[in-house]
Amino acid sequence: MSPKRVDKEVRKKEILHAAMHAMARKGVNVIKIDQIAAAAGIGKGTIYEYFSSKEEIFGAAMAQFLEKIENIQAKKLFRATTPQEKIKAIIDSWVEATNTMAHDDLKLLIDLWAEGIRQSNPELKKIFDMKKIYYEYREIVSAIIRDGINAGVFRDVEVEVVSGIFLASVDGLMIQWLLDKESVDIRKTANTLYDTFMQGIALQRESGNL
Amino acid sequence: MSPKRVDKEVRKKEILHAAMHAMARKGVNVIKIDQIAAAAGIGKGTIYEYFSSKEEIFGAAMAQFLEKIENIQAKKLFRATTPQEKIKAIIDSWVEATNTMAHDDLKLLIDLWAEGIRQSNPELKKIFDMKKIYYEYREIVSAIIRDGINAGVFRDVEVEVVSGIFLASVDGLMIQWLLDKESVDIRKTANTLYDTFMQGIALQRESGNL
Amino acid sequence: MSPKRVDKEVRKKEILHAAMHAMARKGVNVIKIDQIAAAAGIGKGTIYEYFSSKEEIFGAAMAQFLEKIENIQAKKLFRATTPQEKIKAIIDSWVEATNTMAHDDLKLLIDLWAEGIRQSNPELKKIFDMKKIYYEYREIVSAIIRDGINAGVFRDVEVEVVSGIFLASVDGLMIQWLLDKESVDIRKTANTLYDTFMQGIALQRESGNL
Amino acid sequence: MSPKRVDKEVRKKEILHAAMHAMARKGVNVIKIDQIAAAAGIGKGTIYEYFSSKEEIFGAAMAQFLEKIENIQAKKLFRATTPQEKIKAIIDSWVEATNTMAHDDLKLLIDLWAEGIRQSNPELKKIFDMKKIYYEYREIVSAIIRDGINAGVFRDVEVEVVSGIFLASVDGLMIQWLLDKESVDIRKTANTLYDTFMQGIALQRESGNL
DNA sequence: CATGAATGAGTCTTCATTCAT
DNA sequence: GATGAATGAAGACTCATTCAT
Repeated sequence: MSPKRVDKEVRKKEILHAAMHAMARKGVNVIKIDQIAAAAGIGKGTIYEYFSSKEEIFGAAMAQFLEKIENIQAKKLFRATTPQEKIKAIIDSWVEATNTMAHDDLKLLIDLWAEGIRQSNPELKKIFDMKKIYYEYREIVSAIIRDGINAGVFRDVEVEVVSGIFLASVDGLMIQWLLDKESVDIRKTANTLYDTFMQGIALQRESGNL
Repeated sequence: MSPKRVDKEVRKKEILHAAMHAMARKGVNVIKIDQIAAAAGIGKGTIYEYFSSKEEIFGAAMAQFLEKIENIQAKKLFRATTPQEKIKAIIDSWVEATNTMAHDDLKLLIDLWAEGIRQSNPELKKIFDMKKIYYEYREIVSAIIRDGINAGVFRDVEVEVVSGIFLASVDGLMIQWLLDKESVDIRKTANTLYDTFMQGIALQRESGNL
Repeated sequence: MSPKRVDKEVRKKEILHAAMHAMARKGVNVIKIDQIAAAAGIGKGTIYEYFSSKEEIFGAAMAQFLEKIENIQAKKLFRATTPQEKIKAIIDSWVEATNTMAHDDLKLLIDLWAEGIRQSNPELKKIFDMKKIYYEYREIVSAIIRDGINAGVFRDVEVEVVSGIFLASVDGLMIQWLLDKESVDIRKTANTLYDTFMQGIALQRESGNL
Repeated sequence: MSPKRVDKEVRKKEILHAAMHAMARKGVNVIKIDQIAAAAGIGKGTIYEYFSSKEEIFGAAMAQFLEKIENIQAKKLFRATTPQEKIKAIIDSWVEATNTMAHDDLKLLIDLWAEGIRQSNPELKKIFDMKKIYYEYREIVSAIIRDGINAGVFRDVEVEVVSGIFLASVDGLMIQWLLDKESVDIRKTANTLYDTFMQGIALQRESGNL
């Protein structure tokens, strides 16, 4: 691989980085190629040396964004061993994301959902398929919960359903935080989410009052 | 007598209805006026007899959408008396929404969030302020939970935080359902959400296993 | 002729009247059919019962306007007998026009000139041909001046040229008055124009210092 | 070095030039952006690389037009010393304008007047204020005539009024020429205007025959 | 007759993409 | 390779005209 090649790769990453920021801040449908170019500190035409269309940039930015998020989660999950720790790790991934990434950057999630929901561009499905991603997310959490049930830590809940609910809480909290940073005390919320969810699926001595 | 006025009102509602559908299906930023007109079965210019701009249609559609959702919730909440019933009512509102409204129509939620998060249009803030709406939602749920705590049904949780988490679950589930109708068994999920959440904030005989 | 017929004529005149006002005030290219209808106190569609197109209204309004102006001139000229009186009559027509007609209404002159200069609509040439109108104006004045020369009151000027100059003065003054009512003292200007023009073409005892 | 900048400036001038021609020929309110682009031999979109709106083009074209006219006058006036020469210089400016500039181009005067009279666009008032321009024109001529009076060449006329009349003659002649090139023998008319106006305000041995 | 709701051709303006330098 | 000037397809909006009531 020649140094030129490396340079090209590096430059492409730089553009992608700038594009992701810009898209996240203004919204994918609103951002203009000029703005991405300006944000990347390059000429408008140069972008087309690295990407063939705005759509492709969008796809690449989304993929990169997802990768970032998944990296955070993978890192956290990697260290966790017990089901409880793993649940905690997923919640902490959310905390970490809000710490590591800029508030603006995380707004890209909305566009990711929008794209997944409307699938306006079938091409993008090849790069990232939100339906599939969520299916896999639920599988991961399901495995964790199943482990907990088998270990006698969690009660015998509908695993797939509970997994969806758990992931839903995190997504929903992200929305509230994106809508209003100040309205969500991340640390406190993370702890409470962990506590209530754990208690929610905990084995019960006596069947309660519900 | 004012048959003309009635007609005008009716027609405006029709257009709004069609606009809401079209916007929800394709996305607020993607829909074209021509498409709305076509969906409403009228000429492009006619739209402007009833709305002064695309922006105004957005606002009206968003407001109508919100109203629909809130009506469903209000109706459900109205009948509920105990805190548990009220929590159940909110969950049921979600179920009802997915039953009453078309899958496509509910996609508008994404645009509502997107608008709230990026506030690309300051005018819309006058019509609906997502930040405020969520603040108020949390207040409503907080009151319910507080009642439950006072009644000795719920344990002494961080009320505001838990409220956010609860609403987050519902929103997150909506996302998953919007992404993939088949992946979420609404009825089962609603029940499970109720059970786990109730148990999650229930009073505990002994401080548990966490 | 049935009374209906009369009504139609009357109504047409009313519309024309309103159209003339509106066009003059806002400009022929700027005025909208709706505004004319509103000004006439009738429905938009009704206009098309009396005129077949905006263009036709324009033509009719112009014709009416010209007629008004010409009536004023004709009336003044009618009473005048000597060449001097006739020149004075034409100047007085201008004074009378600024008195009789609204400042706004006289703005139509600009559109008349614009139409004449650009002849954007060949059809209008049939209704009024500015080129011809000015030719005839000059003829009228030329005849007056020629009379004066023959009578030994005016010196032997280039009659056609002087006529053009005289009419030009009046038109140019109208422009200044239209641009800024306050900047032109009509009465004083009329007198001065008469004096200087009369002296300008007067027979001279000695050939002067020029 | 900035060849790019120079090119941009040059191109902008070219567009402006073409725009001025097109606007003058067809009328400011009638000309379409497409036509200007076509006249400039460029694409429609390119116009907007140099001007931000149709309105801005109007303003720039008007300003350039006025500048042209004023340059001609300034040059002529510069060489003139006596009041008579100065009056002649102004008349000659008109002659020069009709020689230098295309018949079509000078039609822009009509739009200038129309704009001044109706002030449909308040923004344009910042660029050129016809009311003010005419006020200043009259001031210039007034100074000349006052000089002539003081020098004992002109009689004691109402200076401001006479100035208006003089300028009116020139404007009015321009209208006639614009309406019909052939109907006005510019050279002869210029001479006659000079003669009659000079005699019109000349000192008189005896108070004459009027 | 009178009306004004409906219409779509026509206009200004934007912006992703191209391409000559 | 990098650039940004040029472009025209596309989109929001206007308005003269039509026509059903």
